[in-house]
Amino acid sequence: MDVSGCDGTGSGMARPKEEQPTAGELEVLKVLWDQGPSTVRDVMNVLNKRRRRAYTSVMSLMNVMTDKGLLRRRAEGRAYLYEARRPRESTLGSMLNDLLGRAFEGSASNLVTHLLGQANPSEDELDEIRRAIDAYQREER
Amino acid sequence: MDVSGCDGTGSGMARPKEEQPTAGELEVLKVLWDQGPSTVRDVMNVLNKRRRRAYTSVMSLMNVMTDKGLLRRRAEGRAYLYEARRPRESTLGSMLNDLLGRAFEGSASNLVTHLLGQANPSEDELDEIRRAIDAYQREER
DNA sequence: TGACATCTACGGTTTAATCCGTAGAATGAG
DNA sequence: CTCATTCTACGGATTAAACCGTAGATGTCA
Repeated sequence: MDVSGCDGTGSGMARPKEEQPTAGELEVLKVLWDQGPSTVRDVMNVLNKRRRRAYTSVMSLMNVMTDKGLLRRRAEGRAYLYEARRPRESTLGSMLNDLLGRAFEGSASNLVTHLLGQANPSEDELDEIRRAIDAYQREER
Repeated sequence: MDVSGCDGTGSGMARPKEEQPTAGELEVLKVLWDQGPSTVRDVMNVLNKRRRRAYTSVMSLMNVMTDKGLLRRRAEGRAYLYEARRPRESTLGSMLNDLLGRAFEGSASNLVTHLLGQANPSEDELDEIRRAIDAYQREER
């Protein structure tokens, strides 16, 4: 019998797989959301404006993301075209929701309080935030 | 002809050190914020209500956090008492600010929009959020 | 004193994340 | 055809994160 004890108490647990995209992965996603389906080189060219990376580094990252289900790819001529599997809104929402649960006990107002205290928004930004809340309320009514 | 751009860094870059506390580290911090200065065993007892960990796992985590400057410790009898170096507000604010910059291009209203769309707050929660904004504005005036 | 409990220090294992080089296939110019 | 370019595939190196066991010191109590 295969009793390899793969459940919780088993030995050798290690770094848990990250549910949310990492900082590097988010950079790639942002490029794909902005530019649409792109090759590795397309993405690399955009990323390299901020920080130099080798072509294979970007490819490796994007292949891992494909394995994880963050990206999808299809052959296009000689190269692959990659695109994000989930849209921007859904991904950012999920990341934010994760932080909401982990750090703010699910309290949105608590989160907003910390946001204001940290980001020090201008009067205009404050109004914009209020408009966002009003717009949401109108839609949800 | 690749000039092998040795741009100063030279040796193999790898996983960048995480600026913000990890999920596990945040769990420890929350215990210390709630309970005040605590021993490893105190923290372990609280954490183990959620998920079983060995004593040495928790100790290891807390020692790494001490090295990173997240915790401070002092001898108390036979054991050490650990406490968080930075208060809860500052830490949570920094985590949120990090996400604000990385994912929302620094736009607080954009962040709030995603928060609402994801957390689906009740009317009461919405009011609470508005009160948080008003309170902030009064303070900052 | 001796049995037992508890804490620290030290080191080891595993996995994810990040970075890159090299080889080989395919393409296109001269 | 030959050469340079440009992909992919494959594998390796390094580090942080998470997890745990064992040894040794030290304190508690019958």
